[in-house]
Amino acid sequence: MARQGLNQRRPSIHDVASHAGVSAATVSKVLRGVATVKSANAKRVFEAVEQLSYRIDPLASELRRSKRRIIGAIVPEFESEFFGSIVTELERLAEQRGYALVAASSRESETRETEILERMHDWRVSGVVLSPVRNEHGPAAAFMKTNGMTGVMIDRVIASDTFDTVSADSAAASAEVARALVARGHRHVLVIGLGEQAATVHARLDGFRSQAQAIAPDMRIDVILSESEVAPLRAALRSYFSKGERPTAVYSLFLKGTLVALSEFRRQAWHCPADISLVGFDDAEWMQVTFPAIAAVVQPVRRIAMQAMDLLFRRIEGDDGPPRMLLEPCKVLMRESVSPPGSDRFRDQKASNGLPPQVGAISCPLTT
Amino acid sequence: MARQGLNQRRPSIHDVASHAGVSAATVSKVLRGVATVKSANAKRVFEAVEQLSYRIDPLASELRRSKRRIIGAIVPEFESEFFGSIVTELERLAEQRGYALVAASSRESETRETEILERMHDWRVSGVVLSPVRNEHGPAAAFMKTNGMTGVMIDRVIASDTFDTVSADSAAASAEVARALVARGHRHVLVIGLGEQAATVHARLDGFRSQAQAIAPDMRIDVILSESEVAPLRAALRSYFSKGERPTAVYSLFLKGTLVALSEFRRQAWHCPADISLVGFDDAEWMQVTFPAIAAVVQPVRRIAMQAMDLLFRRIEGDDGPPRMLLEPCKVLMRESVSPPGSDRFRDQKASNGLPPQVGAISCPLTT
DNA sequence: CAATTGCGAAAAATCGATTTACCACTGCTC
DNA sequence: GAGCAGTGGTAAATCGATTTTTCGCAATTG
Repeated sequence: MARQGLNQRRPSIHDVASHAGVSAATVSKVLRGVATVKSANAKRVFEAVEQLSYRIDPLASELRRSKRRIIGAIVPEFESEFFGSIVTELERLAEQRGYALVAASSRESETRETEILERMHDWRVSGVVLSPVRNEHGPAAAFMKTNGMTGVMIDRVIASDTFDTVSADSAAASAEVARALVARGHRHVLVIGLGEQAATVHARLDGFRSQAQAIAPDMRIDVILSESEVAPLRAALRSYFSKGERPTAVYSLFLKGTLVALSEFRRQAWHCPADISLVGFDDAEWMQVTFPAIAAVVQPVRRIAMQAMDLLFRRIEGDDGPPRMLLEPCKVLMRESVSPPGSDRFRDQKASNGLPPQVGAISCPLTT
Repeated sequence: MARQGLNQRRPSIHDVASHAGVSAATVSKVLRGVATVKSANAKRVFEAVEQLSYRIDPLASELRRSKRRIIGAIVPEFESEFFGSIVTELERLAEQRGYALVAASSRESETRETEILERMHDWRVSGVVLSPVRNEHGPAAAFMKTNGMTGVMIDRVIASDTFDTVSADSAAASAEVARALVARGHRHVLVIGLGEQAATVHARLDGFRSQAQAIAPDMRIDVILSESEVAPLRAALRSYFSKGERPTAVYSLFLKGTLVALSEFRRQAWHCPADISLVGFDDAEWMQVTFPAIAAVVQPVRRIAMQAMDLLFRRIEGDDGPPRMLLEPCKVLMRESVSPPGSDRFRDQKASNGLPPQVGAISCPLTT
């Protein structure tokens, strides 16, 4: 049992050494499992460690060995289920290998991203899992390259010529969304996204567009992209709708866009999916308990984390092959928020039953 | 600019010293702003620092000073909006004071909680913000006390005789929920919660119960608590409903409970709020965009984080007054999911035309 | 003018580990 | 019995900073 209690100083390796009647060097050897120690001495060292409840000071240890058993993780935000899960998984995987994970949020800022990276470089982390704000060509990647850091990039990336990348196969998933919508008869779809998330937005948009045009050349695809803020996107969406545009489905390329779409539907007093269908990239727990349950592309969070850690540790252990690019398959869950267009069997009723019309709904006639 | 590029070793303080023609001690003094250095020398030191793009090695520095400019944060999970925001805020506040935040997730396990604390103790963090899995009397708190760590506990805590505590004023908020439900005529309410989160569950339950009984003695309050898992709660809820119990409102004491309640409503094909009202402790972004928008107790996340950091830094700076207990007021947002019982003016329509329930809900002003 | 004071900077000790260099001892061979 | 190899272990160097001690030199003081 520890009996240090209130006396302030923690025991050092020298305390253990004198307590066991050996030198500090011997203690060090015992603790790191070097064989050339008489078992009698080893036993006494262990006893001393036990008695003093000694623990190696990682600071001193790692200063000397000049590499730390620490993995850094940088994500754009902590608030979302997606990145929350990513960090949880990365932490689990790192600890499984005897490393600690230090996570930081770049708060969607490339400047902060680099600052955090500098700090981690100072800390001499063994490796970094970076989920860049924008894409794999930002200043953060440049910094990592310049300073010879080992790292893996995930999520908002396609392929880098310097670092391994792991992300969801957005293009394939978007193609599947396209097929699902086309199959249900949709021929006018609005796609909304955030330009900032350059890498994935393009993949998702292109994947959707090319597939849609391949199987339904008459498909009309409108696109609203906002640079980095959600507010302008909301405004653009509102003005788009108020111009009388009436797509039969909306495909949101990111989670917050799905929320924006839903709230704009509310404002217009449109009902989903009767009046308009909705699919979102990124799933969330609540999406399956609401009316309607929201169709979503589910990213393979655990697989992304696992692959990223695998690649990272391969690099840490010295692999210097060419950078790899991994695309992990998504699942597309077509829930109630998607139905064939014009299947709004409730529309007439609604028009006739005297429900209070919403402000936004007036400018956009529901019956044509 | 840095021209180190590919040569591996980072410059040390001695490199800077020799480059500037002074001793390492002098460099150290200059860098930490000690005045007793001739300005000419100081200038040359700065130049050398610039040229070599030198950065202090925090490992070495902090080893010597034996305290680190690091704050540890331990939360039960990363996946939720609440703890995600907490961590984000704590990180911001810590960095604002020149400290780094190291966050870890206990994954709802008290064992892990203690392991993480041990690690942070090894790291000699300056302080810890702990959001305990259960309450302020767990092993983690004991460990912190035994080892003389400075810390503050938040969220699932009431009051400790050792550490400062900060949490939302759950009791007051629950009382407000009670008033709101009673005012709308509810006299049979089901409360669901997680026993594990002992501290807050009791506060929330008692706050609700005592207020309800004070203003509506005829109120019937059923309670379903599950120890630590959500699955048993769902099962208990299902069997409760299938026994024919039919409360007019459900008050969920935690976020996941709100999801469970919603999905059980679905299963029963009940419509909210026409058939049953719902209020949940903890707000989430999606709750205002769904039909119906879900009434929720909004925790003052930023205030909690702010107060916690304030208290923590006061302790770090040496304050050793008696532990303080802070309760921060919540906001209660009564959204569409709450209405008077039996006010299902749309049920008939629904029965006759199969209209989805959300139609009935359009009555509240939109929040954006 | 000797003694004291003070300034600025260098030298050396320190933090707590790891690692290298070296030493004492045993056992074996020739 | 000298020479050599192999064990097991210790003293000392090292990591890269900070902090204490010491020192040289100039200015002030009695």
